[in-house]
Amino acid sequence: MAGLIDLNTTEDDETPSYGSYAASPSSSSSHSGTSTASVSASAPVVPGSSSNSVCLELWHACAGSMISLPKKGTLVVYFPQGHSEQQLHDFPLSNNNNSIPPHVFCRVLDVKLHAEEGSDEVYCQVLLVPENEEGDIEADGEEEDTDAVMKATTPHMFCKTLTASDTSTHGGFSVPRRAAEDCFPPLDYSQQRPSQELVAKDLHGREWKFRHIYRGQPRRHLLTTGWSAFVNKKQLVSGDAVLFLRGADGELRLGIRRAGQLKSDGKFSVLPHQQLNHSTPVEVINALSSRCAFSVHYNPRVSSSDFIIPVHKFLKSLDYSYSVGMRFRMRFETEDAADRRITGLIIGINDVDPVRWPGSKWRCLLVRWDDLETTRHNRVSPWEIEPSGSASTASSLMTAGLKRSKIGLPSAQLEFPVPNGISTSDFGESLRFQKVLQGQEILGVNNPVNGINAQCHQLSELRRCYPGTTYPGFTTAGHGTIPQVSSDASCNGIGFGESFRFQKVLQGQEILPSQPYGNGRLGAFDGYQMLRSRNGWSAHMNSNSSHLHAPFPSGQLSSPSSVLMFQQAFNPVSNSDYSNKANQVKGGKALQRGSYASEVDGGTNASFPSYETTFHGKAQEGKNSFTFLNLHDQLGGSPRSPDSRSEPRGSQELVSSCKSNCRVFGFSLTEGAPVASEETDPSTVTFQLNSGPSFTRHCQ
Amino acid sequence: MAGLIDLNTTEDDETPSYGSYAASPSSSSSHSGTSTASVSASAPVVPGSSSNSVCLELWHACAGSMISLPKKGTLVVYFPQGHSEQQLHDFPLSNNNNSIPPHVFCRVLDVKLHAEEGSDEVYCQVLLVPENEEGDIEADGEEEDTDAVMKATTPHMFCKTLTASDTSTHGGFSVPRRAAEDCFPPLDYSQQRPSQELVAKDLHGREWKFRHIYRGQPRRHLLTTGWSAFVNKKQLVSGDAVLFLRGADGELRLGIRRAGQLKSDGKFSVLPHQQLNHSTPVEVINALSSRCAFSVHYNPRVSSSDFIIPVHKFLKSLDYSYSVGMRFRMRFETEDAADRRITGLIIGINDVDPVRWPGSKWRCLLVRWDDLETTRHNRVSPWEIEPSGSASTASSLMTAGLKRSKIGLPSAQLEFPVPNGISTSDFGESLRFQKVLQGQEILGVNNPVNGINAQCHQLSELRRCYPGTTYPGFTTAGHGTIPQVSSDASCNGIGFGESFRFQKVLQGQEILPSQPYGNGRLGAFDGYQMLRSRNGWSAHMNSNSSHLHAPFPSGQLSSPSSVLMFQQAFNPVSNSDYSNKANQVKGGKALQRGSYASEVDGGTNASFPSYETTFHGKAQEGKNSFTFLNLHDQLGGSPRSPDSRSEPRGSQELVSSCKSNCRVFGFSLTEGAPVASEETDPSTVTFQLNSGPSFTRHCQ
DNA sequence: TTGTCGGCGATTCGCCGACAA
DNA sequence: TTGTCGGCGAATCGCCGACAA
Repeated sequence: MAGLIDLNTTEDDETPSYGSYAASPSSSSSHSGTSTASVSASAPVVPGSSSNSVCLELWHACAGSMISLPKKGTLVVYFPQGHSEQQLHDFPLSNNNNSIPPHVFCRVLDVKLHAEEGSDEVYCQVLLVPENEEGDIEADGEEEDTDAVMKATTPHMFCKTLTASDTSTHGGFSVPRRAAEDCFPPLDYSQQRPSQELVAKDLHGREWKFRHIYRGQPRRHLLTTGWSAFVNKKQLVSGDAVLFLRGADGELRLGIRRAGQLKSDGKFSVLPHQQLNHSTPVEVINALSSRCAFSVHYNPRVSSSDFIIPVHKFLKSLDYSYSVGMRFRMRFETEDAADRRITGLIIGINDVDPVRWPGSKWRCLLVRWDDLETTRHNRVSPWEIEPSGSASTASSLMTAGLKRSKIGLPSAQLEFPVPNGISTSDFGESLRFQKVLQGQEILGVNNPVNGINAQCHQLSELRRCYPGTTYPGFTTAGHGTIPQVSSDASCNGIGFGESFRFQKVLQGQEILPSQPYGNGRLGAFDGYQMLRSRNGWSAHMNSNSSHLHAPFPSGQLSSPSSVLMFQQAFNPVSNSDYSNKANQVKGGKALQRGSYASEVDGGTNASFPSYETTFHGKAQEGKNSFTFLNLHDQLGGSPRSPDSRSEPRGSQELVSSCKSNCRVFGFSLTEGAPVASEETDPSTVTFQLNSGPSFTRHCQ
Repeated sequence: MAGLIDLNTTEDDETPSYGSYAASPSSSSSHSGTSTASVSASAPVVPGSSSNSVCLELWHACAGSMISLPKKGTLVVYFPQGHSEQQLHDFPLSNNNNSIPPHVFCRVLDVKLHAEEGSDEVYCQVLLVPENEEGDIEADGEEEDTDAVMKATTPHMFCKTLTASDTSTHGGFSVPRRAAEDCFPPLDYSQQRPSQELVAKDLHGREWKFRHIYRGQPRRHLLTTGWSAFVNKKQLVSGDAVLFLRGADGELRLGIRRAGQLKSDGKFSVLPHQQLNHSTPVEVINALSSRCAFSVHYNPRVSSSDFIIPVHKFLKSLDYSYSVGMRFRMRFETEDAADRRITGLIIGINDVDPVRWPGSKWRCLLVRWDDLETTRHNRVSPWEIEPSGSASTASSLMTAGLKRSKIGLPSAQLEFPVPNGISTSDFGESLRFQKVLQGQEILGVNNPVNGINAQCHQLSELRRCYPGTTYPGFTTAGHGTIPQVSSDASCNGIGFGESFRFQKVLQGQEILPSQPYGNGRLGAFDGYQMLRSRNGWSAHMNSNSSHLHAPFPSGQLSSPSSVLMFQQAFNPVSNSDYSNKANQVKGGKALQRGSYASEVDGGTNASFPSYETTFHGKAQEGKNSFTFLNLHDQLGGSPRSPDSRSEPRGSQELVSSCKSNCRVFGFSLTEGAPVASEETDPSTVTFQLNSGPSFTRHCQ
């Protein structure tokens, strides 16, 4: 073995073999719960259409851990303002008169994954239609469970930021040892200078050949011949990252993450690819005003902020009260594609563009970052952040209590105080919801699971009484940056401090007593929100900072690194595991089979106390909302939960053995798991919802 | 001058200077007729939007002479079938039930010019909305007069197909002498090896520096240092073409035309850029069925056939009768971007896809090319070709006569015999047209010019009597390839042979006596069609084949060449003309100013007899149809006619001096002029329209 | 463990006329 | 007029350990 193949003919291996990839087989077999979450990958691959079929795992790997794909058929919130920001040109001002609202509820008709031909830049094409019809709201905006996708289909991958040496013509590519052992076929180490030829396919299916050699003193893995051709063709520079991925079929794949295209790059990064052929502003506006479908090109690595978010995330952000002076944290992706936390202070709440987009919540929070050297945008959107006390669990718990109490609160139509009547249109749709309520299907019809309706009934009762708690107010208080202290006072009178959000609620009730079903479309999510708001989730998330130190080394969170590794949880890292691939795959599948519920039951309580500690907050949520989960056929399973439970030690070992330079991939199991589930990870909710049983134990 | 600058630091001249170009100032000052045709270039450049502003002239130069841009606000015919062909994936079959017609009349809301980031490939984004409203049909689908654009703004340019030597790393770029003298600043030839630094901007505004040297024995112009960096970065290979262009401001611009992306490349060329981010099929279908706007990305050099054509071209093709056995010619662009003619025989008329697109005229003509080695698609659409007898003027004249007689023919609803009732929907809109007719604005309201209504009145009378001659039948006779001889017989009875189109007409009349305004939307173009059909245009065009041999060497049409040159008509080629740029610009502007009529009158008759011989058909057209031209505000001026008339000798000299390797740019004045006006050139119709009176002379 | 460097062949780059075509 | 080639310096490529970090 280890045949040394002359690779000097690197110039003609460029033969484009536009193969059309079907999604890798294992990706379609999500876990076997009641829902088949699976995959947003482009619809069945049309024969002859090679452009629509990029390797699913590779796409996600390149997109990064921050990406949250909307799922076909779900409801999302679209922000034309954010869209125009990504496109770097504003929507025509004249169209402001058409009263394009700053956010639009849209149904996702289609999602396609793509990669740019020239740059290998990943992006996706989302076909949206403004939601104008009644019904079907129960299928709320779950996002793609990228975690599940990666878990199910991507046994071994690594990502390395290219060093100067890597990109220089002076030498080859230095492969991190663990990465090579994990992803590449094993070498014959008995030889003095073992080497082999590697073939890897990029996002377009083109093959690249490299000479992989193990040499030097001390020994190290290198890619030599063929590497510089790759660097040249892809025009890679130091700081870009490459990404190797060994699929379940053993095929090597090769992706790129270019530097300077990260969201975290801050305010004014010039977008390297401005020819993404987005929909034109005119087109979008036309579609919005006429409620037609339109497609949006979304580059997860370029866009500095999502302008398509799942509706629940949006509603959740509305649900929370943001006020000046509030501290928060935010997840972001570092240059080396690792997840980090950044903290800051809200110093103002106002419109980015009061003329064009009055009342928009897009980046309405003016913030100051704690790290003054941060180059991030000083404006964020509420759903991007996560409020945090000064790491005090107490205050967070208070929040939780607050939210729970909300359920008993009479609520009604809540109008966001925007000057241009944007919300009125939403309000005008209230009759629709009335119909839905009459049908009563929302809570019951899609629920195939037994024995969980006790609480559910209770909740639906509540909802029937106070169904209008949607579109909740926001503490913008005009467009100024007024601290909300005084407003809070009025809330305190009924026991809910922290903002005047509930003041708004009360006002709403006063204003619209005769319209209890007002603003129905959003109201459909109400119970869901309430459930979530009962769980004390944010409290636990906030206290995660302490949990993170055990059992997983939190040092992983901040250590500088240019190498990321991903490995299926079941498999301890070893060089030999390349050869028994079959077992691994089997194991991975087993993970996904069987009753999800039983896995939860079996795994949760006993064996891993430390884990339990970390996640009990989430577990609580899950129980209550479990029914809700099953309302939605499309939620899909998140195998992470059982995953991370199954082999925490293995992960630890992996992490610790890598020290500062080797780390589990962003959305993987060590710091990735608790971290990813905090805010933007699509699987968060799923996970929450599934861990039901622990609720009783913790929240009695 | 001629400073020799060391360019060895070619690596860092890559600093992207995303400058935003406003359209070059001269481009906005079309000719000063009643209409301001001007420019389809993207709307006023939005500050901060660099992606939407490519250099207009450069874009057109790269797009080639075949491109015909729809103009903003005009009416076009969109073929979803052709669109899906370009996209290489079919529209979902299920949507066939939604009865998406095979062609859709659309209004062009916006046209934007783009260039792909990685490849510099030009494309445009066209925003279409299905035409659903009445009125405004008089602004018929004029296309952008690329000729005018080029003339007005692009004094000097050349295009050279790269040789092996040009792209090899062994050497630099050999600049054709005339090209260098014409486009580059003059060198100091007193020096032994004169050289200078050239700076040229590409489509993205990025600058490229080259060392331009004049050396060797015999002397020649070369680009050395900097050239290979350009070749590398742009990934140019032998066969690709580069294009230098010296704008009115003296700035050098640099474009690319990659090989293998030409329409003429034939049937199954794999599209090199499949990531054009077109609208998704779903999106288009959605838009079509709901009559919403949608945007289409159209790559003029990739698409093997236009799927957006001006409505008049479509109607004209309907106007003509195609039958099996008919000979035709077709314009196309050779690899070196020169215009050519290819001839063939219609061997069948049927549906490409009877299931999905029954009754579609898209590529409905099955053809056999005379050149058996031709790799072209063996199917063409009627509007792509131009019928031709076996070079016999007689048969062409017959055709002309036929058309004229049509005017006196009672005409009515014409149904294309499609099985799925597509046309029926068109038919259902007849009431709309009724309104239009009542208004009578169609022919009169936009007519600011006096003294031309004699014929017009006559025609509108006719139209009032027989307004339904639209949507004319096609000689498909089902989906077979049945020769139409027998059908013709019935027509011959009233003096019009060649097809059973008029049989259909008669049938229509019988069927719909009580609905004289049937199928109104198309009927609005009726008078227009009839006018055009009077002009005997095709006769002239057909006889052009003989004209082409004098006074211009027809060898230019077929000689292999890799160099194309463009020069403003007024300027004789000389090295010195670089320095008196000011004069040229002035001259160019003068061309566009003043009364169009006077120019026509003044220039046509006397001074250039040989020219006159060649162009008398056009000249006559121009003169007579002036009024009609002005009927339409948006027709825009086509300065070519006066242009070419102004300095024919200069052009000749240019051509002859260049011999086989140097040629005027496709849409320029020598062979480009008569050639371009034959079928696909947007300005063609302008001329046609204008040629009414010549009928009297030629068709009596 | 891995980023960078010096060393050093070997290769390629790229500028130049000499030829034809 | 210009595409290709041989000639040829010079520059770079690219493989290798030697070092640290």
